Amino acid sequence: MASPVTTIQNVGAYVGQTVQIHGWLYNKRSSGKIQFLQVRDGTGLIQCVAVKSEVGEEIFERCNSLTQESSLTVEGIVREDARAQGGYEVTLVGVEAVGPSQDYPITLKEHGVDFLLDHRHLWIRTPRQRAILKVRAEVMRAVSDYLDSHDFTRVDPPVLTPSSCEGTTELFETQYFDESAYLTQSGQMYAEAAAMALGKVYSFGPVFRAEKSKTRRHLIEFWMVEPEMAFAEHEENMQVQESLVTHIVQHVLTHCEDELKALGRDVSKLANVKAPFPRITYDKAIEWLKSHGHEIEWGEDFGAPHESALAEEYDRPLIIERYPTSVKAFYMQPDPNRPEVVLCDDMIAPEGYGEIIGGSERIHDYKLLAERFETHNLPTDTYAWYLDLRKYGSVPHAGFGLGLERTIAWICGLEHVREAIPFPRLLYRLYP
RNA sequence: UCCUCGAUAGCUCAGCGGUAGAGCAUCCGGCUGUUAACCGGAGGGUCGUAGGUUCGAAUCCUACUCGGGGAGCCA
Repeated sequence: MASPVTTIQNVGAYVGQTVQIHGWLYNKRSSGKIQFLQVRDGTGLIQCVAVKSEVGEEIFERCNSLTQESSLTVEGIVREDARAQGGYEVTLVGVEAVGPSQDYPITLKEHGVDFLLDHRHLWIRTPRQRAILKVRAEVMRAVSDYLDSHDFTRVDPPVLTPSSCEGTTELFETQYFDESAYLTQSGQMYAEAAAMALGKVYSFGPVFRAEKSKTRRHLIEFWMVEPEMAFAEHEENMQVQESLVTHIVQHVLTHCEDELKALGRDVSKLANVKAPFPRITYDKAIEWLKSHGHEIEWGEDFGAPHESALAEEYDRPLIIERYPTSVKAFYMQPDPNRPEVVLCDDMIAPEGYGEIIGGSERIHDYKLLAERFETHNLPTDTYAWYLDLRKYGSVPHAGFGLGLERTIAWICGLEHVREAIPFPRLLYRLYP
């Protein structure tokens, strides 16, 4: 084989020429004297046609012996063909087996979730999972592109931390030589420190929640982008959120057309996603819920059904702002005119995907934050550094966290966030 | 933690008191344009585990194990 090597996505540049493609056998159909080999290489899927009378007995038999997911190099002439799904087909002239594949577990038929998750290392080879992982990569690129070009500096917080950042959720405990350490559940507090050093920053990495949550919106380990801005207040915070989410969705629409199509996503629903997003206050949300038959009183936090009901009223993400101080985190800045609410907001994705962003202006006054530490019974020794930020040149600042997998699940129209991450960590599932 | 549903061939499932079944996958045979190809044949089972009811249990009951979905909590 001396012909040039190409990938399936670039095969159109070689029409009429003989090329080599390295890949895996996705599927094979045979009809006695003609065989159709569907080859995938990570960039796409293409059908190679082997006709017995043309390739000869030996090569035809070699094709015949290839099994699902065996790796191979095919050589053939690229043709345009209206019958082919990608528009191109390869007339096979040669094939070399690279690695065999015996009794490949994942067939082209339907499988159950349990089985697929046990075989996640192989499941990701299927076209649908490939498309999702491609979208994931583009979402991450869009996040970086947007923030980097808006003067944010990426700063990576530690994964091992001395204790909880928010004090509420369950943490994974581990040994740190002679003391206990915990896997981070948020990089926010470190991002606040970094914002005082660099102005506008963001952290982007995995976070861990040891909650026994078993829903389609939950992962034990997930990725979060957490921008934090010095000298920014509540209004600007919400504007950055809208602008970032708009950029992510529009970027994916233009760069992942094929992938969204492969996923069967109704892109007309995504096309609407442009800032400004609808905004309502917590007060108004409560009013609306009560007038629509929900049993909820001012002062209670929303449950998932409440969020879904509210989000269903809009064709783009909904921002709900100014929640009661009592239901939100200790570090959130109270509304100066109404201390019973805080300057925070949640962004709820459409189509039932739930909360994708939670953000707030942070308390920047030393005395107020110190008071909150007391009322929330937080250990001032482990958080002395966090209070220090208010002691040395404190400024108003705000930030938010965007859940990557929920965002991907929404954009891709997935049933469950577990497909939005290569190897999901779920409740009681640590394999593979 | 609670509620709810489920576990039968490698996979997806049917069978719901009376001899363990189908499709796909695998193997063999047929087919020169297949699109989850199709057609014929073969092999393949401690019916999640442990008890109980019954002449008889995959089927009914109890407990346990594992898993799905949801609630709470969260992104």
